[in-house]
Amino acid sequence: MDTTARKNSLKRFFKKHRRLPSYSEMLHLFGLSSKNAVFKIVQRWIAEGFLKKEGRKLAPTSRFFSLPLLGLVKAGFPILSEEDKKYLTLDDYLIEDPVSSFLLTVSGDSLHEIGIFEGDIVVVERRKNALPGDIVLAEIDREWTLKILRRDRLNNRLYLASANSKYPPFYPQTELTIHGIVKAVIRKLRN
Amino acid sequence: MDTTARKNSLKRFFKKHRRLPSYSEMLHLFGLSSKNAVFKIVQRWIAEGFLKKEGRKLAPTSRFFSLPLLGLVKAGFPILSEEDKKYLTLDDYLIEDPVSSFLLTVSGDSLHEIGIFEGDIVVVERRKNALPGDIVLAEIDREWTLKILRRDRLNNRLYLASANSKYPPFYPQTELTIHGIVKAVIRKLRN
DNA sequence: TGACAAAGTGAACAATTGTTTACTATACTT
DNA sequence: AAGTATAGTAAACAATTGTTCACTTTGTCA
Repeated sequence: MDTTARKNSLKRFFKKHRRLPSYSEMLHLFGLSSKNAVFKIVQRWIAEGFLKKEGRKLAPTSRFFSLPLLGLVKAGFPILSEEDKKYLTLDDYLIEDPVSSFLLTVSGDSLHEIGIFEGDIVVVERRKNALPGDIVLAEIDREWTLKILRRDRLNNRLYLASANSKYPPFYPQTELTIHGIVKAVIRKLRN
Repeated sequence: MDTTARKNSLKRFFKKHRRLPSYSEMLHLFGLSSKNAVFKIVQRWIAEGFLKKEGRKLAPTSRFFSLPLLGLVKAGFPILSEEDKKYLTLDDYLIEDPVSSFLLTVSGDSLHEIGIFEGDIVVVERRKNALPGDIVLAEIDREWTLKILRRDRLNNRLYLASANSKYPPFYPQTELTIHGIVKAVIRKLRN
């Protein structure tokens, strides 16, 4: 069992148990018989940034979870040079503040032209303010909706716009309240 | 500090350190002065499925990480009744097999009409076969590209199609190799 | 007001943790 | 073949862990 295989078995352990194994557990996981062997392996992984330690507490780094992020090069397989390789942890990338975030299933085709389709999932962050151009979860005249926030250049009023030419803009009759802004769009294509 | 506040501080701790705090750490985290108080709180959380325990090892459950998944109801704030509430863990939802998956930044507008834009990130799973209709990472006549796989009804041959009327379909001159299929599309809208 | 459950305190305990030290086996290099 | 890193074994250790027991405080409701 080489280093890569051990790293993968660690990842699978974390995926299954949602925690890192203790040194004694790694012993069996890696097929070793001395805790000190594990100790040395872990130290190497800490040095290369695969794991980290606070005091004597072991934890994964962001690289532990991350997937390689590649760019598409027409000439060949899209792998960047090792030094330029970037890694991305989806959860970190998408969810900044898990406490104030929630997900929303998109219904309707009013945002179709900006690539938000029925059935997509959007990550919404709860907040009261937004900037023109943001896609917002808003309450307009007591009706909840997902639209683009815009500011009318003439009278400086805020209104809601669709991204589908068959829907008109919505100017609030009485009130317009922002409840959250869309931070990300997610679409799953195949199981 | 009530239960919800404590749960949130636990989530923030995990978000920051990528591990659960020990009981002694929770002591300070929750503003308590007896480990036994923490012990009882944790036991309650285990009972309700927020945390779990294997032996004496504490770990978060999937609910710990998950965000509430809501549907948009025009009449009011889009929260489903407690029993119907669904939770989704993004990482679990998007990445089935972390070992064979990677991310790709989309370049070009050839998939624009199916809502995949330049700069979007797609989750690609390495594999050699795909079905017509799948969005594939393919090598066509030694050129790498991201397109829709289709089968010509007349001659039964596979070819690649764009989702943008200004691009023609691509019929392979010599060879067409599938290297992976797109499982999900991700777009980040605002920092 | 009194009763009773829920929430927290404080101290003690065995088990397990990560770490250290000393030694052995395996693999590489020149 | 000799020399030298690298990888693994074995045993011992203090520190910290999760747990238990007995007790006190706080809040709730009849």
